[in-house]
Amino acid sequence: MTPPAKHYPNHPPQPLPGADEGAPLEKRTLAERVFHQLQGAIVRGELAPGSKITEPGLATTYGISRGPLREAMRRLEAHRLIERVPHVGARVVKLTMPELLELFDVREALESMAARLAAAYMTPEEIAGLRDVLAVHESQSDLQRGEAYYQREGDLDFHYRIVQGSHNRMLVNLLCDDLYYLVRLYRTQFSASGARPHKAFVEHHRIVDAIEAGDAELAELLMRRHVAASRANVAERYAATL
Amino acid sequence: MTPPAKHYPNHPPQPLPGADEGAPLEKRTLAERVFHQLQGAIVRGELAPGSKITEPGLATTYGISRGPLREAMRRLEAHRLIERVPHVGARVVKLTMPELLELFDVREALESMAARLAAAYMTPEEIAGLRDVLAVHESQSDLQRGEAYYQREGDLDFHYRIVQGSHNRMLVNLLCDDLYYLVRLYRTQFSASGARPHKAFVEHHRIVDAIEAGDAELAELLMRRHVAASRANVAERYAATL
DNA sequence: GTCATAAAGATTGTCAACAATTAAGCTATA
DNA sequence: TATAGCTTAATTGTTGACAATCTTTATGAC
Repeated sequence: MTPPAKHYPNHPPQPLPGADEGAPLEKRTLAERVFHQLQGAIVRGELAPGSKITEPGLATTYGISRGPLREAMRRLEAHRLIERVPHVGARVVKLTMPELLELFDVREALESMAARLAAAYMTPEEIAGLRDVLAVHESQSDLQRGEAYYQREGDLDFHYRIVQGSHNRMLVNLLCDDLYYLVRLYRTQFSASGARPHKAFVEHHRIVDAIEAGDAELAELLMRRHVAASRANVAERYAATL
Repeated sequence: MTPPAKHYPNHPPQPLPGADEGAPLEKRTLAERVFHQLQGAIVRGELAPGSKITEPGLATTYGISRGPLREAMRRLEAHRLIERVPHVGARVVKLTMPELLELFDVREALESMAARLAAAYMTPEEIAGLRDVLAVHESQSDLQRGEAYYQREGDLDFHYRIVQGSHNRMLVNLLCDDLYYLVRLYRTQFSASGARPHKAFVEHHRIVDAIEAGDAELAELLMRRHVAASRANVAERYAATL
């Protein structure tokens, strides 16, 4: 029997690790490291969306050769963080609003399934971790630091844990390794504040309640509505700008 | 106004092109071509599942250098058709039954969403194409060539077109570029015959009916049940072997 | 002044050689 | 005989150079 997992209700902002992070970071290959560096730079907005990235430029800035860099770029392309055109070059992906709404539809489909599976398979330790995330979220919401780092990453951490609670590796890979990076990219590109914070907060609690009760159907329905409401909020604010 | 699309009710078995096939195949880069060749070889089972693939070996067999080959392998890894371990090597992916069932859960989530969107956005031309696919399917089912090529690819072609009918590029990319290759891989690895052909056939028709009627909720529900039934069928036959 | 053409520059695609790491085989010893 | 350690071989990771392609700029004709 494994010892109970430790929870850190006030843990520092750790960068939401992907599913493939277990190596000591020194043993990893150059292509791996520069891939993660570029991934972070794109998600954080340090590389402007739509800007052209050139192989010799990146190679010199990161101090490596073009070989590993090209492999890192291939991976970034597969994760849809850059777009490449043969013989022309690569650009940092620039999400349009229709594409963002498409992303929400995919999230609605996948995350509602994740919530359903989480209600069935999540362990008590994992559920306790979920409650901890909500507790952190709540304390910061009380302090009215809502627009800051925690609000955004805290929300994503919540969804992240539910997906992992589904115990479906394919689902985890799709959402955590691909789509969530696009979500974070969107949040920087559109400089989206954590909108509708209170409503979302309540919805989070109800979803955890359903999961804890093992009510798969309800968890699925609530998550579906939660993501759909988030999408509607974005679409509405977008329509207001026209 | 574009001319109406031509339909070929008895078109030859074309290899279900992915979303990124528009180049004249001679202009594409070496990495692109060998990627598609390897993809096809893996899906068709010509490369045994679990077998180790070595860079010098593939480089000589395809007559190219290791540079483009490594990029092609990176793409295959991103599409989850091979699994790589740093400094060790790459193996053709070998789906286990639990992983296959996970794949069905993801398909259920994504394809039910696709059917919902297809009911809303599919054009009359696309719906006509869907009916053509069913007609081909029916004629071959009559001839009792069910277990053969058409049965398998015909079924996938049906799902393929509905996904495209969703007009959601992210959904199309996820399903057509990633998951459907895994589905085809499963069919060769488990040598799965097109099981429960008649039931699935009826379900296909009802799904198209719902789409044509613009009934998004019904289309979603029917597709969800359709994929779930397919999953249950696989799980049942698997349980029978224990 | 505008458009077409051509040359120059830069970038991407490809290749072959070198370095680093791992896996296998062999020898020696308990 | 079995195991530990070393040696050797093969494979992967990385690098720099060369070739093909695209973009840009300059030039000239209309």
